[in-house]
Amino acid sequence: MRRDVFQAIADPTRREILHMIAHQPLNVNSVAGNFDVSRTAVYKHLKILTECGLVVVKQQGRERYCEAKLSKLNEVSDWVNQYREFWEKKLDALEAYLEELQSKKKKNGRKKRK
Amino acid sequence: MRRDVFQAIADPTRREILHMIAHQPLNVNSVAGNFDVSRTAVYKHLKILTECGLVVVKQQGRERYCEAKLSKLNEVSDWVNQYREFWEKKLDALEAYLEELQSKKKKNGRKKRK
DNA sequence: ATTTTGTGAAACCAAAAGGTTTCATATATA
DNA sequence: TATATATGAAACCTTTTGGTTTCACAAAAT
Repeated sequence: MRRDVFQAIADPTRREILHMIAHQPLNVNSVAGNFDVSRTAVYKHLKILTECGLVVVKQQGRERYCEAKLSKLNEVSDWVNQYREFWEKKLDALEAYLEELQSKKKKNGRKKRK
Repeated sequence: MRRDVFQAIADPTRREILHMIAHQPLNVNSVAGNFDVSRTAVYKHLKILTECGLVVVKQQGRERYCEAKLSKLNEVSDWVNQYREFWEKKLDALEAYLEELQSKKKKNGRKKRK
């Protein structure tokens, strides 16, 4: 099975879980308590998150605390960023074009639409 | 069916497709030509990418050119960025800790491990 | 010592994902 | 006009997902 960060964050429930434990680690039951799906289902999501390194689990007595490893999201932002410059350039071009239209409008004076 | 950017970029083939058309639009067959899966399969991927706004298709005669709308990836980087400051803070803390260790080491002089 | 509590694992299920082959159709081209 | 090309759609199939219920078991609490 594929188990990378992209696939892990594709599921909205898993994104919610990440959000929930972003600020402080929580044990499995605490996480599960905040969802309407079963604990077992949440457990499986946590497993997937763990398998791709977005979460690490620390045993403490009989409880297991799940901690978010948000720096793993670097993989995602790196991927996005390789295109950022690119699309921003395009947006700049669009902006320039709109400005050009704007100045033409001024020259011609405002025209009513339709 | 869920059809958001996160789900769309979860599939490696779709990420490849995006990469392929990032620089210039390509028609469906050209895109499909670069994969070992069938044209129909690629077509389906393109459909998913289109449905979530990452690709727009422009008809030109009998061909349909697929253009990447990379700015849609903003949704992803926005999501990641809400955590960035957070994990960077943690990394800073780690760095500080390591530096602290380092300076202690210097004070005590180098010790052999084991 | 018993009972609760926190968790993992197994068996099972329906739906979605990703793929294939085949057929239909509109547009170019010889 | 007849043929080749670009694409969309349908039917079908297997694997993966996301979920459930049930059972097992170790650690805490009574």
